[in-house]
Amino acid sequence: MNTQNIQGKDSMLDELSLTIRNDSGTQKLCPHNSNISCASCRLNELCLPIALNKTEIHQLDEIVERNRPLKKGDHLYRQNDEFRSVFAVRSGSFKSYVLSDTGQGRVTGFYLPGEIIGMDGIASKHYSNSTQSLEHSSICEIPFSQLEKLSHQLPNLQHHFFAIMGNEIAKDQQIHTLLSSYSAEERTASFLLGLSSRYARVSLSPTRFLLPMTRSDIGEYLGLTVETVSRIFTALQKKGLIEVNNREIELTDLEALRAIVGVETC
Amino acid sequence: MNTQNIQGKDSMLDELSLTIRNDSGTQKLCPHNSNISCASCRLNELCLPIALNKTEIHQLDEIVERNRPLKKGDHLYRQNDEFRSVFAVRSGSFKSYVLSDTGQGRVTGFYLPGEIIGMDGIASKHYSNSTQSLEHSSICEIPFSQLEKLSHQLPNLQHHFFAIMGNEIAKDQQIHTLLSSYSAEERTASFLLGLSSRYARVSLSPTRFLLPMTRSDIGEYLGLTVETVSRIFTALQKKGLIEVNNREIELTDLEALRAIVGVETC
DNA sequence: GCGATCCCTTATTCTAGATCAATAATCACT
DNA sequence: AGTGATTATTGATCTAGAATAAGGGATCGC
Repeated sequence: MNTQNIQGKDSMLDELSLTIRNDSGTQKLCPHNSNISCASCRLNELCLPIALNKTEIHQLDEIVERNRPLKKGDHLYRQNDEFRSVFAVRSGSFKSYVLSDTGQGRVTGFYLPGEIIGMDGIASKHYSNSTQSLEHSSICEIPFSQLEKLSHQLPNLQHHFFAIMGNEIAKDQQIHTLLSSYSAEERTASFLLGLSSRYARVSLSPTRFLLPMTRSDIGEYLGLTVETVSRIFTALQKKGLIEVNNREIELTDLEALRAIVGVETC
Repeated sequence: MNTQNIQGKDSMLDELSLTIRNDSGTQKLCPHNSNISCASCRLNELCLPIALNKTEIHQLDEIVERNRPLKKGDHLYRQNDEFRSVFAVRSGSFKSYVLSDTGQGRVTGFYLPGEIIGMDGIASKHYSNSTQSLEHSSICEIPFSQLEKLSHQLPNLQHHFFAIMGNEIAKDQQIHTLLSSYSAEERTASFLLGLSSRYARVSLSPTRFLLPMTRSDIGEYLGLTVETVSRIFTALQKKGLIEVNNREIELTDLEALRAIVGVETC
């Protein structure tokens, strides 16, 4: 609703974080500015509007709610909340997690700009995990009932949303394989390469970026402890494959990282 | 196409396996008979036709191809095959797997009657895994382009297919948690309980069934070795929670199994 | 019905990564 | 700028489950 009065500070933070992340140091990725329309959003070719024509994008625009930016740690929704919407990340990043009975969380996913959050709630009508902002972030909310209605009118949108969900399924199955048979080093290398190509997708450097999540988040996601993640990072650094400095990371030898994960070099 | 001439033998096998699996010993689950329509299929309330009215089911019926039954080991499709269809299991069971570079497979999923196979191919237009019959099985093939067209006409179908995909996503994320933080015993117990409720869903006994897959399949699925799966089975048996005899299994203490997995008793 | 192959179990050893512990660095708040 | 809280690193043990090995059963193909 009222999103205007925080813009000054937001833009500063935004520009700061993106300058660090971006090799060229000049381009700006989808600012936190809430007024931007799908038609003019830098992410429109990766996000929901993909494959839609101008009129269709306008129709989509109508149902998208551009919420007030989220601060680090803010929740987008919590486990068991009623499912109403899916969300598209406009800037920043998010993590999804579930709480085990022992109280400690297990991270089920990370979300970067242009990616869709919340599809786990579609079937049961309740979100099956909690999702939290990892940094100052902004989001587009798409009420699902309206998305369904619109998909019904726009075959392109239906087709594309099926594809987005199918992609999520394929990705989840890859992670299944990763967790069920890869070593700690293989998991970590694969994770870094995955981040790399996701940053590349939004035109950020694939070799130099900030990790928005903690080592502990990475560990919970990969089924490893913090200590192991940290150890693997230093080991990879010693081997000259990466350069880590706290949250800043540079992948200095993509080929070697790919070799760790498996064969395919694409 | 020509499915008639094998029916005699099929029905026998079918009845045999289902008698063993089924407590009541009388009801018959969706026979291999290929001529059955969605309207008269015993699974129509669990499978795609759910939430469709009679006219709609008839329309769905038109696009469903009822293929010749598959023998144990037959492939439904292979990794990288062009994606054309999703499949609904009518009888029998299937496993999906990917081959690692070292040649050994890793199982990514098992599919029982009423469940949908192949959604991992939707996004990339190629199947990301291979899927193989675990026993004599029959399948309904649903050409995806036609399913999309029909979904566009029938909001109910679109809604339901979104739900099916959402369910797959939620399930995959649960497995993510399972693999990243549960012990061998917890994984195994959870796996057995999962099978139990899936059998219950198709009105078979939730406490007594045949495992259609090998110990090795289970191990690959759960990220464990065959030996560990075997050991856990005998351990659970010694504790009196299950009764295993080769592929035959009885869950003799559901409560205790649930207690191993976590708290929730529902 | 018989051999070959695959599947399952059990015992023994070994290791990757967890756990425990302690310190250092960084961040968030006043 | 200072203080407490979170986050990261590194080292020393410990253990769950992998790897190896080997025998007995089931199942399949002929």
